[in-house]
Formats: sequence, C-alpha cells, structure tokens
Amino acid sequence: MARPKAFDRDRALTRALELFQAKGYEATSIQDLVDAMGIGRQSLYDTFGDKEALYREALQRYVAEGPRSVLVALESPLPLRRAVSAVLEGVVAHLAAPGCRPCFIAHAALDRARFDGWTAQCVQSGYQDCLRLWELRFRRAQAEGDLGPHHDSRTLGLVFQSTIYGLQVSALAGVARPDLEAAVRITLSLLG
Amino acid sequence: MARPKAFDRDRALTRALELFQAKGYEATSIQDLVDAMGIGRQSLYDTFGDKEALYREALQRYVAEGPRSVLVALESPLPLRRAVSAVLEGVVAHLAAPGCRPCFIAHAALDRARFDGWTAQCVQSGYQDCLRLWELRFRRAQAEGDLGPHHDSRTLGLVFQSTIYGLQVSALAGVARPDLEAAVRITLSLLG
DNA sequence: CTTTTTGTTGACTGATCGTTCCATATCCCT
DNA sequence: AGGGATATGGAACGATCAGTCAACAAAAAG
Repeated sequence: MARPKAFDRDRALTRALELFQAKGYEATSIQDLVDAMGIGRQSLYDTFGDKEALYREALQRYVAEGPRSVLVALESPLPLRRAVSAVLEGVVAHLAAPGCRPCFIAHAALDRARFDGWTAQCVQSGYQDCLRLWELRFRRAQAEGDLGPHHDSRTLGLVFQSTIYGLQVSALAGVARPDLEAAVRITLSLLG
Repeated sequence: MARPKAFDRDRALTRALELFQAKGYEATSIQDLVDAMGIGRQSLYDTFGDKEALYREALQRYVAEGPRSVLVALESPLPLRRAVSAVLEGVVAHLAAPGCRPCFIAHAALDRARFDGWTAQCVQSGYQDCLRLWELRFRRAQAEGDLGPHHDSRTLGLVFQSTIYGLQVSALAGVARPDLEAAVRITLSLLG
C-alpha cells in the first residue's frame, strides 16, 4: 500500500456533478473542475480518467440518486392527490429558489444525448426509473380506489413526469412561481 | 457602392441557427459555422459581428418565427379540442422524426439563459409570446362556449405550453411516439 | 480606364482547450 | 529506519479556440 488520497472521492465527484449540471459538458473546462473539486489536475485524471469519464460518472450518480429524492414523496401514506401535489410543489419550490440548477437529466438530454450514445442510454434509463415510480404509485392508487381506472397508470405517469420537465423549462423561461403553482393545480385536476 | 456579397445573408443565418439549435453555443465553433454557412471566416465577422452576436441574431430570429409556426394551428377554425390536438400531435410528429432538433428556446433556456441576461430575456419574451397565443385561443373558446370557464385561460395556456416542453424532454429521453401520443390524449382531457 | 469601396481569402495571433510527463512529497509496510 | 507505492503539483504538450490582419478580387462611380 501507499499514500492515501488527500481528498474525498465522493465529495469531489459531487462538486463535479454540480458543475456539469449547472454549466453543461462543453462549457465546463478541466480548470473549472480542478478549482471546484479542490483537487490537483493530475489527481483528477488519476482518479476519474478523462473529462468524459468524469462526466459519465457524475451523470450516472445523479440518475441513480437525484430523481428518486424528488419522487420519494410519492411513497408517503398521503392520499394520491396530496402526494402528487407535494411532489410537484417541491419541484416548483426548487425551481423558484435562487441559483437553482435544472434537472441534470433534462440538460443532458437536450445537450448531449443526441451525440453521445452512452449519455442517451443513461438518460433513458433514468427517465424510465422515474416512470416506474409514477406507475407504481398510480397502480396502487387505483387498487386502493384513490384513482379511477379511466387512465392507464403508465401513461398517467408519463404525463406527470413530463409535466415536471415542462415546469423546468417554463421556470427557466421566467414564469413566476404563482403561475407555475396555478398550472400545477390544473394538471392535478387530471386525478379527479 | 461596391462589390456585393457573394452569399445570401438570410440563408447563412439560417444555417447558423440550425447549427446553434442542434449543438448549443459552446459546442459550436466558428469553424463549424464557417463550414455550415458556406462563407469565409472574415465574411462571418464582417456580416454578423462576433460569435455571440451571431448566436443572438439566430436565437432572436428563431423566437420570432419558430414557435409561431407550431402554434399557428391554434388559429384554425377547428373546434378547440381538435385544434389543440393538432398542435400537440404536430409536436410529437416533429419529435419522432429522425434527427429532429429540440426547440431552440428550450435549449437556450437550459444551457445559456442562466448565464447570459440577453438570452434569458429573449427566451422569456419568446415564451410569453407563445403563452399569449394559447391564452387568446382559450379565451375565444370560452367566449364561444367551446370551453368552460372553470380554468383560467392564461394558466391553461401555461399548462399546454409547458406540456410541449415536457414532451420534448421525454422524447429526447427515449419515450416512444405511441406513448407520447397517449400522454397527449390524457392531457387533452383537461379541456373536457 | 481609373478610382474607390467593399467582399473574399488565407495566414496568423494569443489564449485556452484536454491531456501528459516528471520531479517531489507523503504515507504504508517490513 | 528504509523501501515500495501512490498522490500531488507544476510545467509543458499539441490542438483548437475566437478573433484579426493584410493582400487580393470584384464591382460601382467618375
């Protein structure tokens, strides 16, 4: 064995993730990463490989953790409409916070997925994971009588997951929080 | 007067727009633009200023034309639900086409609006233009009895405009066309 | 035809890009 | 304490970046 690393790998990866999420792949330089991660240039290459490998690891980590933390409110014992409302309100609140970063998945999808197959696949699997959470919740609600069988649970999940991304673009386009909340209320009326 | 330009300024701008829309600001180099626009490097600088000025002109042009061409179907004499369905189906069809480019406004919003005030303002005004078209159509529908007064027309417009962006991210995340169409049908049920 | 004005072309600038090399520092194990 | 292994920091690489300069070409005006 030998000298241990003087930095926390996970913490450094988190910093890189934040930077990539905020600025995108191309606009983030190695120097930016070195500064933000607080490690030396060579340590970065030794630990994470090259820029693309670091980006991939960051995206993969986000996909594994980020969306789930938003949708976890779905699993609460609240009645369906309350739970869904909590999720969407949480999204709106996050978007209204100053200096918020939009979802990494959305950024990666628009910016990079079309030119990098790995990114595309990662984005796709992350999105599908989210859809599954929605679908499960709606299925449960239908089984419990909280939601009529009128709409397919999977498609309904797609509607709401899609709504989250619509809210993100709208917020970035300057739509104010009260308007976003009003839109959320209308969308919630889909649940009866 | 003197020697006229050997290229069509509008055509060159269109090529630049397509490139910026497809790859984003940072990932598009001057060389890429020179190649795609079919003009010399110096002609580019003489005609459009620097890279940022060219990007702005391209974005401004897109904002002035792009979204309107999608939402023009709203103005058709069709009944409300048919017209809205036509718009959303048109979006889905566009997204399903191979090599489609997502909306420039969405790309600019996620990628650049947070760091460039001008881009932010341009995105915001483009988005508001779209909202106005939606609102006018819903107001008309309410006046004609095609739509109940239950929901605020402006907010309803926000819901549908937002839906369009949700569809874009979803499509880029690999959701198949039939699923997008099913989601559109559910969203349309908001109109009664 | 000459002059003048403008467009085109290609070489060139300094800066920054991602990446690597190498000397040095630091720690674990014996 | 010593040797082996790894981390670190700085200098440097070639390539490419956005942007400029100056010579050349072309067309309108006299």
